[in-house]
Amino acid sequence: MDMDETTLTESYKIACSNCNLRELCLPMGFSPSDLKRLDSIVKTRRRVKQGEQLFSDSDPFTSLYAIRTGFFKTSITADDGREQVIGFQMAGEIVGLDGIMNDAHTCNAVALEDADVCVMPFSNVEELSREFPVLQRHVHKIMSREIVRENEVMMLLGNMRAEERLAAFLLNLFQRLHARGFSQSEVVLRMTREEIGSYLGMKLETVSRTFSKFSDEGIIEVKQRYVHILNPDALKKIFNPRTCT
Amino acid sequence: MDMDETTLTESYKIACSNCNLRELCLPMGFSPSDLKRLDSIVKTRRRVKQGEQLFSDSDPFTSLYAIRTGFFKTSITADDGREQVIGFQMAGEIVGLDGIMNDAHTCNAVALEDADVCVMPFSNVEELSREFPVLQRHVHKIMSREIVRENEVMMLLGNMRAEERLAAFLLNLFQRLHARGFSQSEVVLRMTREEIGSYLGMKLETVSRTFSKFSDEGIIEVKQRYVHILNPDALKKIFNPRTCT
DNA sequence: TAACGGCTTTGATGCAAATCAAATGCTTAT
DNA sequence: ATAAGCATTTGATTTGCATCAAAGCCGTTA
Repeated sequence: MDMDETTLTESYKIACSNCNLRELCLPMGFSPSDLKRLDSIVKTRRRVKQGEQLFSDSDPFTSLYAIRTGFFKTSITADDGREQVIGFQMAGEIVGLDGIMNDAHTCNAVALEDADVCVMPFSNVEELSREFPVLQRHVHKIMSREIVRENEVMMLLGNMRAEERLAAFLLNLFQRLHARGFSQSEVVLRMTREEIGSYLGMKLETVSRTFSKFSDEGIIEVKQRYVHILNPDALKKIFNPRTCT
Repeated sequence: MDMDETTLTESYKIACSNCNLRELCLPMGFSPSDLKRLDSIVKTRRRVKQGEQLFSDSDPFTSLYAIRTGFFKTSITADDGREQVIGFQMAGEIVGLDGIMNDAHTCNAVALEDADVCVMPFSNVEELSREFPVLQRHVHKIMSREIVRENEVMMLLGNMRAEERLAAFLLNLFQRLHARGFSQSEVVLRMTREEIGSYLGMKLETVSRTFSKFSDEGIIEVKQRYVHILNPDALKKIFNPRTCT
């Protein structure tokens, strides 16, 4: 545990009851008194600096983590060293679900920018789930959503060409950023070309070339990590020609 | 609902308490009286003939299904009609988890051979989960296992070559069959080359060629759907050269 | 038993993305 | 400010798999 204990002062302790990410991270419709009770789901907060691991493969599993601020990648590593990025996570999203199965994590979570997470001991989650059916349902939905997301990634990796993959990636990223109040057309990416490529099953050169191609076609403006979507409809058309005119 | 109600006689009603798949499908360590109570998790059984759908994309979600006998594929279909097989499921495995998120299924489940499933209304699952922490934990583990499985498929699709994918597929299939008491070296496949290819992100011709290559090398014997593993270590070596001698 | 349709195998060719290679841009540390 | 060290871009070439094509196999049905 390399976290700085001095950051965990009483004032730093969190309260779900007045967290502005509540609607992303918790079920709605709790009474104020139930919300107070629900605060106990989070034990502490933990800061993770850019480049540091929140957890890694084979770490014992104790807690789920709700991201308050920051940006993570999760990845698995084959025995021969090949890395597969399995997701990018941002504020309001939950990481650590992979660990439940064997009481040990099966992937690595690395902060791509300084981050701040709520540590939710899984025993607390389960205990409160038994008490509050609406929380129970919420936890189930979060896990189901992750399964459905991965199904969609399998479609990308199994069936789509490089341009379709990158278009889908950008649309998904911007949709999630926009839901969090960020611009729906501009971003400075937190991940490298290589990490995007790993997630999308292509090499970093192909990612770069595809960015350049979109740029040449006037669909996006790119300069290193900065990306500006000029023509979202064109991206949608590349991703899915059928549902567009 | 196209099931044959006449098959749902009282004698046909199921009892988890004496199901021989119990250890695959339910948590262990229940007292006999609790097991009786647990029987209520299953409402009915349902037969699904080869080629029929257990559920399909956008069907309302009500239940999880525990496979008693038979073999399923699950798949999603893109708007342009491309199919992606996302899994093959056999006795003792649970399908339908994708539906929890939106109260609607997001994939299709088709029987590849005549099948018989236990219908578990999800409200029953949640209710009993609140009552029995060990069942709650089991449900969480099942969902987590599915997430971890899909992570591994992402590694296959994103990083591996055709031979590695097929080797991994065969090793996984035989390991699961063996755990169910079938031969660990011989099988008659229930799925087509095209379905294997869809799952593994390759074309049916490539699947066929790779089977032939393994056969030429003496690693397996193949004749249409029949597959006999002659040299499992060679397969392991192809899948993961590092952990083998 | 013959013929039809779906699945599988195998061969020839083409192409999208990987690989190899080099230059440029940006960030950090001295 | 300058150098060092990554990340990114772009070009040239290779390659693994897809595509196109045709023949063989097997179960089904009339």
